[in-house]
Amino acid sequence: MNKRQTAALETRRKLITAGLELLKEKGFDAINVEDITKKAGVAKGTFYTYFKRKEDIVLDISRVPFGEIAEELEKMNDLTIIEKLPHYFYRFMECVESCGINVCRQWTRDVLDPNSVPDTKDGQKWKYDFEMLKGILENAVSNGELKEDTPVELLTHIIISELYGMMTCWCMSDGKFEPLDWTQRFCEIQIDAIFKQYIKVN
Amino acid sequence: MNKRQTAALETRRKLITAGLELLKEKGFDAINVEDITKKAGVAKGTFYTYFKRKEDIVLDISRVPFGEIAEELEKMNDLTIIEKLPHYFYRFMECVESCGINVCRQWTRDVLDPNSVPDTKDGQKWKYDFEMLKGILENAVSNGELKEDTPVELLTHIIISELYGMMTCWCMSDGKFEPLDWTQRFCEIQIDAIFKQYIKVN
DNA sequence: TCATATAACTGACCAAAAGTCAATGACTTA
DNA sequence: TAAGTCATTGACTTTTGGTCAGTTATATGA
Repeated sequence: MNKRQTAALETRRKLITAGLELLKEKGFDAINVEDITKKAGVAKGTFYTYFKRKEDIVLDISRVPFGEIAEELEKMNDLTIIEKLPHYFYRFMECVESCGINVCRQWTRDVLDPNSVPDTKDGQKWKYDFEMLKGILENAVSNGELKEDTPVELLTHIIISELYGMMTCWCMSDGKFEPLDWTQRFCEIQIDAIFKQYIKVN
Repeated sequence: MNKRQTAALETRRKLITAGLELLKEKGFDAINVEDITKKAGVAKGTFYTYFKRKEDIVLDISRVPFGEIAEELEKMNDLTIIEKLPHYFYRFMECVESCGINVCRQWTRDVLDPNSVPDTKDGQKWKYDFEMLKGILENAVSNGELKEDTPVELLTHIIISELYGMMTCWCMSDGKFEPLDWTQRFCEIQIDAIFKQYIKVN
């Protein structure tokens, strides 16, 4: 990595940091591209060296916290699926809480935007989550934790829709309830139910 | 209702009809206010007699189909809660499917928009759904279907987050799976689980 | 070392479209 | 029938996302 590349990476980092702070504080519609570049100490045009559209920075802003969870989860090979998932739900909602309502709102709005970055692997948050969760379930099938006839795709969809649903619901309620307490009770009720009929009993 | 009021109502209706068609076909970002007013046969300024912002028409566009379900549900007093809910889920996703991905996407984006109409009773779709579902659960408690210690608020949140999650997930997947089949299987797995411990056995 | 190439950066500028508002005239009311 | 109301109009304003030709700093290679 040469000097030029390092500087470029630093500029990108500054934009994301500035963007995160402003987004968290004021919300997406209340800030404009120039607010971000001013705070980052660069010119407006520079923003467009790194992001195609104003909206595109949001996926990068939230990539850090949410990306971490996925990595964590993949490492936990000693846990059963019934233990892993509540952990994932909990950590996911921990991120939701720490990112705050403005970031989560805009993130969800972005992913629902038909024009949002479709080309990068990481940009497709949904596909990324989907593949990762599916992998975990497939793994549980192949190591004998779940029965062979487990409808992996269906269960993956159900789990993701519940994760996203919780976040959406929390945002829509204007953050009126405690995401973490709530998630715990949610998992108690739902996770067992999802897998009950597919768990192998030896 | 005098002539003037009738005409105004008709103008509003024309805007909503034109808006629905364009939104369904092209998506929200691909159309502008003038497209809608031209199709409705009125001037651009007229749009703003009926809607504060471009976005506000979307809630009105989707009010009709989704409002109908709520009405249906409230009438079905002879069904148990375990029967009512799958019906609601199914009808909800039927609306999702018939409205199409563009409408559902934008509806969700709108409800997540912190600037979207906060003043009208009907505008607050989330609160509306919430109150309605809560009422149904409360009713089930008071008529002895569910135990007295049922955590009505929690369950209401869970149900709504699942509804919204399904819709969001379907939109994010670009409508890649069949919403109705999926909902049925979803309900089979989840609805019983939610109520299992709260159903009264006589 | 120097000349050429490259890539990040700049900020004035452009274009699109959301939203405004004074003027209009059809309808209502007393 | 005259005064008042209100939906309607469309030219105009404003905002801001996004562009791009020019500049500058760094890399490359002869």
